Amino acid sequence: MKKSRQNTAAQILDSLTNDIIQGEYSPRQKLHIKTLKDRYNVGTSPLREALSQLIAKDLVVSENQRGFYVSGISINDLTDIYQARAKIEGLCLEMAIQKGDDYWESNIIAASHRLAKYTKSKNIDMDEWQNRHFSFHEALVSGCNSPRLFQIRQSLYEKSTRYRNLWLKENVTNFETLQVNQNEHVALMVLALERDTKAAQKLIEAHIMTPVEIIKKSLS
Amino acid sequence: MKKSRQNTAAQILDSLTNDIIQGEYSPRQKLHIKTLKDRYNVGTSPLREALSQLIAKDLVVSENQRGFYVSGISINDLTDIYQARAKIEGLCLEMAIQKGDDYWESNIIAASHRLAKYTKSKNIDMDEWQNRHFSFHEALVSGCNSPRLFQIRQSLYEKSTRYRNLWLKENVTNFETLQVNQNEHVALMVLALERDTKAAQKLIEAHIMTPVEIIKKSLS
DNA sequence: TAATTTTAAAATGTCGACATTATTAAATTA
DNA sequence: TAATTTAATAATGTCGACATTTTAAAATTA
Repeated sequence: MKKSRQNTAAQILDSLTNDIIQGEYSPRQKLHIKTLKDRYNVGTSPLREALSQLIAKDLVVSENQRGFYVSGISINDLTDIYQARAKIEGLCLEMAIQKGDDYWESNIIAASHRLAKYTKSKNIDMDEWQNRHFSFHEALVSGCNSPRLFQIRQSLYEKSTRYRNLWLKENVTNFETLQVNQNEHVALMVLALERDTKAAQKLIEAHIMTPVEIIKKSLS
Repeated sequence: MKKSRQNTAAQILDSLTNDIIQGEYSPRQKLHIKTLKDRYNVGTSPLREALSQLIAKDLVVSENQRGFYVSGISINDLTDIYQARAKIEGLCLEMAIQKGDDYWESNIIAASHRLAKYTKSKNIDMDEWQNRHFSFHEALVSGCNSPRLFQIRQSLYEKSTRYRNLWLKENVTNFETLQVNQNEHVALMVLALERDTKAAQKLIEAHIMTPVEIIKKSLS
């Protein structure tokens, strides 16, 4: 058996991050060291190192001598995260439009096409749709060229995913909704290609904020 | 001796963060486990947990079986960080201007006064000046009301501090420079109180970007 | 019974030990 | 001598053990 190039802590970090984001553990849930050790088959050190990184990422909180807990959620936090995401995405898009070249343009067109085709298709697998949706938005901002802003974008997206999944757990996705906001995707592409920075920014912010009200309802 | 409420890992994290930001350790410097254990008088576990958090904060990097290193620096990273900071500060200021109340206004006026008085004084202690400068900028954006954006702002500031200190180590601060950009501080206050969002945003971005060119020179 | 104290159980955080891997120094070869 | 191989030294990452603290349960008191 080939030994992995990653150390144990890094592997556990991936698993834990995923499990928290996917709602495998609930908000505020206690994360018992013993239980986690058994579940992931690791010793104390790498586990605690992974948890330490999750603390820095705000997905886990800890209290001295009282262990680790999954971070709590709240409506305030939900809106704050989405608001911040909307603004950051706007910034990235602004920079992308300013710096984007022919390849940037063509990648947007390609990603848009793949998303549009799939959204119109009969049997939609939600995972696949999410992939194409994600790729389209990434294509839009991919010309941004600021590693730090991109990292912030990624980090906020991760946090928002947690809320989105909590909502998805209870609600079957409405396929009509997909068709409706598909118009926005096309509009975003057009504005980007036309280099209409202000309008594109305004639309992307609104686009990102769309699900907030719906998620709010399932939280209360 | 009263036991601290913080656990060892948290204490070491503070010390290490500070030492890295203040340039006690140089960029790319190897951080030997043994050396750190001796220096901070701790065992392996809490030390590695602190280092794990620093990895998540991008102040430390690690390679499997090759240990930990202080993150490297570069001119690209410098400009990227300051650029991102400028944009984020602009966002925070925008929200602050929209939401700021009478207390927000008065805090700006007070902080501005303290900074102005000290900048005009004869013997300037750089630490004290930095405090007042920091407080003024914090007062400006303090009405922002978005914990996440504030956290991002803080994190970027921390990273930029590292560059600023590397530069300060080699250069005695030019007191005339302080007087010159003091005009910008006054202008910022006026624009904020007048609720001139666009102009204030534009100025704060330029204000933050000012030192970039100077720092660039000491890096090359 | 309700509230408090005492006792028992469980969990956390820290440590040093150890196997594994990387690095350096010495030895060998061409 | 320069390049390669081998040996020795050093450092990393993981583990289980243990002291300390928290939590839960039982016993005591009012």
